[in-house]
Amino acid sequence: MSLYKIEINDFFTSAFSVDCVIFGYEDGEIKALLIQRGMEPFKHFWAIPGDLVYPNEDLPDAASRILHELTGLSDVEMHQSHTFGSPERHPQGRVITIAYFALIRITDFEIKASSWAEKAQWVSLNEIPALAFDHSTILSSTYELLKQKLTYEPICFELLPERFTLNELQQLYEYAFNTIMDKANFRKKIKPLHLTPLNERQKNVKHRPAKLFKFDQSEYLKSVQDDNYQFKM
Amino acid sequence: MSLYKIEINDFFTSAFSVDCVIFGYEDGEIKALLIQRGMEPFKHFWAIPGDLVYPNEDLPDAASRILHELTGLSDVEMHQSHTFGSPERHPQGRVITIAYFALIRITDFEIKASSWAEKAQWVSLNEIPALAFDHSTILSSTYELLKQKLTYEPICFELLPERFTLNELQQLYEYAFNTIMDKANFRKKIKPLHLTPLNERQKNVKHRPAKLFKFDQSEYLKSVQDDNYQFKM
DNA sequence: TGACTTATTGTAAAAATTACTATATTTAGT
DNA sequence: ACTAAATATAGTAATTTTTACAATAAGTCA
Repeated sequence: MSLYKIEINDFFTSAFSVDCVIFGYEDGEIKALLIQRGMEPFKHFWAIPGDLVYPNEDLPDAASRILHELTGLSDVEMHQSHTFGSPERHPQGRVITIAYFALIRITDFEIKASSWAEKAQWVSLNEIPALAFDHSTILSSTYELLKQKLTYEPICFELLPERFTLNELQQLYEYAFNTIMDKANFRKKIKPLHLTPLNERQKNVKHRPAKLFKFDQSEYLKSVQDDNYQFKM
Repeated sequence: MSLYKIEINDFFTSAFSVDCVIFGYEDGEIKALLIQRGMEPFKHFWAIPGDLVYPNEDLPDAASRILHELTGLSDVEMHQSHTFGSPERHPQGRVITIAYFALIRITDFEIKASSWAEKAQWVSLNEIPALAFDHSTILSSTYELLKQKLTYEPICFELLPERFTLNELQQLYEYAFNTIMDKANFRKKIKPLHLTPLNERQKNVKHRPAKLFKFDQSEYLKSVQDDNYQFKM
């Protein structure tokens, strides 16, 4: 490539990838789904599941395909996070990557490493090792985005089991925002969500079992439309 | 490219661009800075200023360079918006684009179309014509992002003149959120921002001129740190 | 049964929001 | 210089929301 005249074809020498930051919640901790790379570069490093996008593939399709190939997950609705494009971020050439993220219920899915992923595993956010490429940055900035969204969208329910106790819900927020909330006041705060109480209780606890609730998405969307309700944690 | 074996080099056939969505505020309306394209494709169409990124150029650098080349603007701090990557979005090949956005004071800058931009002009969001590529989508989703940010970050001051009246501030919010607010209550709401009152007043108005204020960013950041203050409109 | 633990409800004080009123200040016109 | 008009600015009281804390209920386990 000449310094003085850059041809149009000189631009078409880049690749791009998607990286799928999948969050789950287990044992009172938020975890990310990581894979261990089975090929160079960064062979044997832990990484966010991601790969190059086919030249004719749409980005959301690529995200679904790649997540499935590497971890076995399918039918996961992903949303866009940020894009990372430093020229030095990939040793093999110019590769910019678009991060996607999703929240899933860990127990609803079976993880199975395949393709070039040696392992696939949930890792607590407190125990993230050194990651390949700039994946540490991608993970942490996507987690910040998640925390931001938690404050104005009721997406926490995508992490919790379908039936949950109010305490479990509260603990999730306490973990994410690193605070302690008053139990009674927390319940008042989530009143407008109209969580559906079930005729079921917690099992195998050595104290009074709490009632189980579930979140009704359509009910929520209706109150957003009808009452102009705006969720705010 | 074979269907059965895709070589690594087959991936390095894409290009990417940045598009710079620049918002300003004038005559009580939010406007976007648009250019008229002087070359194919979409010649003579209006578009968000943007272009291809050099193979070794970092994304923020590219955004600054391209914005300057097309509109003459420099020293504009831009933030990332979303990335758009549909395979059909660019007629000349696979080009994904990373949208950036910035808020600026219209009067602080001089717009000058150059390079392949035939014109560069502020256009009210109410009067946006059909745009090149998928730029209509990029503009509207970036505006949604802006409105979201306006609710939890005091960035409105980047749009207003350095010295502004409280009414001007209120009108900006009323425009963005499409609501009407009570004047007295609005002032209470912004009390925690500790806007600095100046010994100056509005000029050339045919009624009692309002006092001018300015926003002290460092003061704000201090109260975020010290008092754990969280701005919320 | 009773001790224990946690769930759930309640209450009252404090703080923030809302709707509205009153007053002050400046311009423009007589 | 005075007055009317317009708007800035401050204040007030009712309402709602938030907060801190207390009381009660309902299970488990020995």
